Amino acid sequence: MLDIRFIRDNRDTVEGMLKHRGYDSNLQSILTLDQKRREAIQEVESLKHERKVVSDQIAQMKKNGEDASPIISRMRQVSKRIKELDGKLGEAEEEIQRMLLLIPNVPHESVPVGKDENDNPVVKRWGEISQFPFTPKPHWELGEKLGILDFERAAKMTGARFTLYWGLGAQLERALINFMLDLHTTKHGYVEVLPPFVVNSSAMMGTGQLPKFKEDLFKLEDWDYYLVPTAEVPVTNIFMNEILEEEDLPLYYTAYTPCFRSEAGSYGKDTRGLIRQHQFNKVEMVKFTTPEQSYDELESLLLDAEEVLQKLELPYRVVTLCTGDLGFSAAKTYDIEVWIPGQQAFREISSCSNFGDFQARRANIRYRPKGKKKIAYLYTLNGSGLAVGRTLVAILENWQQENGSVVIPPALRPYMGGVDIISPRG
RNA sequence: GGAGAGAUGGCCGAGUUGGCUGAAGGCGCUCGCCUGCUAAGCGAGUGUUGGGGGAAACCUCAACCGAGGGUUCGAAUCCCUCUCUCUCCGCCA
Repeated sequence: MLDIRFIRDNRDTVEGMLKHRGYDSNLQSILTLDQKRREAIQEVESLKHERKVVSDQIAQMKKNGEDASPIISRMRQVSKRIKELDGKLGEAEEEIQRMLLLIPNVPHESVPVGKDENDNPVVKRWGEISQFPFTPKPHWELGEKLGILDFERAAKMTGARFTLYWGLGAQLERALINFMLDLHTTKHGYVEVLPPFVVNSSAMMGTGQLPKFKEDLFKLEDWDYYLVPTAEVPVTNIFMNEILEEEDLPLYYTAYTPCFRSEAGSYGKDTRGLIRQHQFNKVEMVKFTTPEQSYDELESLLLDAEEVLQKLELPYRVVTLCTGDLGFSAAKTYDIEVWIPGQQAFREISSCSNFGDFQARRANIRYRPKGKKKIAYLYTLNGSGLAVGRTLVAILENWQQENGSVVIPPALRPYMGGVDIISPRG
């Protein structure tokens, strides 16, 4: 959420920035409403002041045994008027809030201007694109032949876009989760948390999924509860309505959760395999920082995510999302894209973003800057470290052998009880 | 699911016959004094949000005692609804 005062004072800048991300903003209506609101405040507050003073008078008069009824009946009118104005003011404030919640974040100045994903500049490449002396198979073919992925049976009990993992496949998924969490906690300094997998609407509001992207979420019937689409939601909202001390920042958290997404509007895309599921596992990293250090923290967050792929020896590249491709809440985002041999393409496996104070303002997460009196909104960041299902896809496809077996990357073997290869018979 | 108790400032904790209580007292914290060091002691200060003014320091007004409504000239105090916490019973991994 943007600061209404910032919009008021920097209208042209805000409009220009939002235009770059393809958002056609009409700030006039919100500013008009804001003007009205401030006028109403002045009127109602002066009446409240009068009420306060006169009420004290009434108390005095009663004490002295005087007759206060003429003033009381006059104040009755004043109170009535206050109630009216307060009602109108409340409506205006709600309307402003509603509008603010729908305006996307302003991109950071370092974000390249562009229209869509084709304009995302590649900023880094790592590893050699795997060369095979045979035609690499897609992971669903490998997974089914190995007997570790079962899409058909998952569809019986649930439906499309769900997967049943068997045996070493299930173990591989679990190994990846532990491997990632251990890397972030022991080497990168993150504190592991295990949050609820269901959150309420104010948490969804806080991180920006609501009110605009309701159709992407799974909601529990008759409850104000939603299945988490990412651990970002519960973890960022840990400090909702709290004030932290600057000396406690930055805070690093990592969490494993399953993620549930309705994938509305993606009917034709990635219909086979694990790439696009209604439920997938993810290890997330979340940071709470001061504004000053946040962009350095974004760089190190990216490196923390990259290291997972490096240890698994999976080739990838990093792109900076251009203004037109940026997510609703983000000020700046790097996507890590891993090489998928079966598709001969790079596919997103992690998204690392700085949200500035956008989420903090929504979730009301603040900190006390050292040496200053005024409290301020802190900055939130998060990144996947990594999407587990897609990591499993990348391993199957990049580490596949001609006979359909898959070698386990060495870094992962301790987590696989020493298993170093998954073979069709195994 | 049934019965009961509670929710006040960073923390503890007064205030529930409605009226200078944004809120006593204590702890903590900050600054100053004092002290050979530490501890103790003394003095001052110490919430948030919004409006208005100011270059700023800051000044001023309003709101906030779980949330939202209501009664009243006036509500932390009375009434209603909701949320959460705790205790007991039932059920249960």
